[in-house]
Amino acid sequence: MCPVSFYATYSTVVAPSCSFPCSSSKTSITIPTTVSTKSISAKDVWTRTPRSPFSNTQQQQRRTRTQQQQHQPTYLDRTVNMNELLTSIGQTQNVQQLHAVMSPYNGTNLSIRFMVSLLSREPDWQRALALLDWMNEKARYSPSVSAYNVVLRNVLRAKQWLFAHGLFDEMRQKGISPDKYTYSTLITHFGKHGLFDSSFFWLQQMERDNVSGDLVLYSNLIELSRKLCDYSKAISIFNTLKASANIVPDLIAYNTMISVFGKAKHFREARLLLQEMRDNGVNPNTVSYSTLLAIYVDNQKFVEALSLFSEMNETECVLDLTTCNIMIDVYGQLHMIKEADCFFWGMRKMGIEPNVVSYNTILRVYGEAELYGEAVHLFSLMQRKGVPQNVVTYNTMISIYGKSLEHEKATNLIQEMQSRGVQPNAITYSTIISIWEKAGKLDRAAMLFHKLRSSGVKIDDVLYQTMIVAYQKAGLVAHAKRLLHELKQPDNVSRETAITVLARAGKVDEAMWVFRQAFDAGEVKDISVFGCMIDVFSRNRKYAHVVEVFEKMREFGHFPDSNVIALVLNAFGKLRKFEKADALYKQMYEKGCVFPDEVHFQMLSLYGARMDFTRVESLFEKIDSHPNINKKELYFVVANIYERADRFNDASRIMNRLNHKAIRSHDNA
DNA sequence: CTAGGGTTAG
Repeated sequence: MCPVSFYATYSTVVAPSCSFPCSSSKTSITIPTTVSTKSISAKDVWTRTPRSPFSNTQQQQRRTRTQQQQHQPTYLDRTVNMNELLTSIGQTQNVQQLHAVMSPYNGTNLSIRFMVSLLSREPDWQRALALLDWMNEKARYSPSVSAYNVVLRNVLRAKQWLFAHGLFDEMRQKGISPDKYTYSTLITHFGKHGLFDSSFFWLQQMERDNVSGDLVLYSNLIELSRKLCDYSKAISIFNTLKASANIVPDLIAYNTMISVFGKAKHFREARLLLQEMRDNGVNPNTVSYSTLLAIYVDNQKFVEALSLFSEMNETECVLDLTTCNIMIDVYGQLHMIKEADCFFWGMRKMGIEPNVVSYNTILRVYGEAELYGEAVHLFSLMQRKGVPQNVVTYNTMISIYGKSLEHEKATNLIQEMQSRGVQPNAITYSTIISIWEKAGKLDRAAMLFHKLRSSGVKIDDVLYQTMIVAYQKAGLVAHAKRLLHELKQPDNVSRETAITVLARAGKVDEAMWVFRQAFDAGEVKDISVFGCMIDVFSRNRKYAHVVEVFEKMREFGHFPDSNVIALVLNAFGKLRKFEKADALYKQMYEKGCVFPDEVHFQMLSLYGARMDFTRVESLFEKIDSHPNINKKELYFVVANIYERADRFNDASRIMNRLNHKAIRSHDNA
């Protein structure tokens, strides 16, 4: 079909005056929270624009242009100025005009490569969709998977979730197989906006399609797990990534993993990554070091932090703002006020302008050192210097006034922040409630809490618990109990919050009751809720409950962290379900999870408790070959297992082996 | 054509 006959076909039809969005079925729809993927079919959201005619004048113009170009060679890529074409497309107001602009290239004049490039540069998602329409209808070749991918990215950037699903369905219908780019784009965008259900849905689709990953895809999956705080899963994915021969992690992937290992409290592994990076030709940068520094600080490992900082200074990595902020924090937490002060006031000389985080940190350091005058001075200095004060600044300052027993000034700050457009948050409220409680103004605290509950402010677990503790401290036990009781039918707090508060208050049966309901309703998503429940049940020796929560956690797709593994192995042991313990340990091991030594030791003890000494020996040999394990402890654990089973010969055999090992390593040294 | 990292307050 040549272009001329195309015009002839439609010349009698009148053009509808339709502007973007291209057709009524393509109205923009944004979904704020979760997208139920199952209920959407392509037809609901993705009805292709019916072919529409041009107005007579447009037609005339197009015809002239088309006739001129009829003698051009088949592919026009080199003669077409893409920027000009993009500009023309950008001026179109509806799909007809856009098709008109594209009409000189009806047929096969523009290559698919050219079109993919064009699509990737078209910023408007609706025009990008219209271009796909044009390709499907007029270009006489189907858009490639790449073409769909770039349009998909465009649609996702505009948060058009339903259209993204529709576009995916369209690909399927046209027999175009989604590739790793498709899935990468989908998983990332949905994950980035907290639509984890959808993200998981695409991950499952991808696995079903047997699409294997590349660095980008694995990085996206790691990011997704990280956002869900599922660090075990992130580590498992990282190990999968490294196991595929053709993928080498890059700087950012390594930096991400330093953070992941740190959050999972595998400090040794986090530290070792620095060396592994160098071995793989990826030099650690400032971010690598500051990530690890922050991890040490979070876990109060200040000696490690200081030694890492001096190691960093011996490399080429330059100090930057974030690292300075972390170091002010380090010195502050070490009560080295002078050093923190020097660091803060010396930053400018190093050419680094302190930002609001620097100010907030040193403000807290002053407060903790009871240097209230300095704190107040710095606070007003910020205002004079025009350093923006954020909610953290105010919360810090409120807490300082609380410490210096100036609760009226603390209260006034809440007014002040609001008048300056800084909205108080849950931390502000829990801080002021504690301050008022200490000042004997519990009625005020109770009134505020009541107001918050009826006003729809987000109340989290700490805030709720602060009010309960305030009642308890004031001796109003009945009120504290009432607040706890109300969590069984929570109205203005999430059920996840309710579960956490109940569990931490030791109300295990109530917590389990709410948990079961919430889980069935699909409301339990936060991995920390599972962890909290497992923790509490384990402490209360409710081992069947531990297992139940764990199984639900796995059902949801979460991986257990090392703490959860340890508690669940213990629960299986107590319930005499040794095979289940064995299976869990092996499965997590195969998935590449990193266990702390204690988990290995616990598995050894479980085998020992069952008198399964064959497995004790084989696991012992396996662990003994790990380079990073505490050998001495391992040998003691195994010897102890044999002792408890009255197998003293075996126990002494193990201890002898340890002694030989010690002598050998001594000789080597 | 696609992606990703570090800091402050209860």
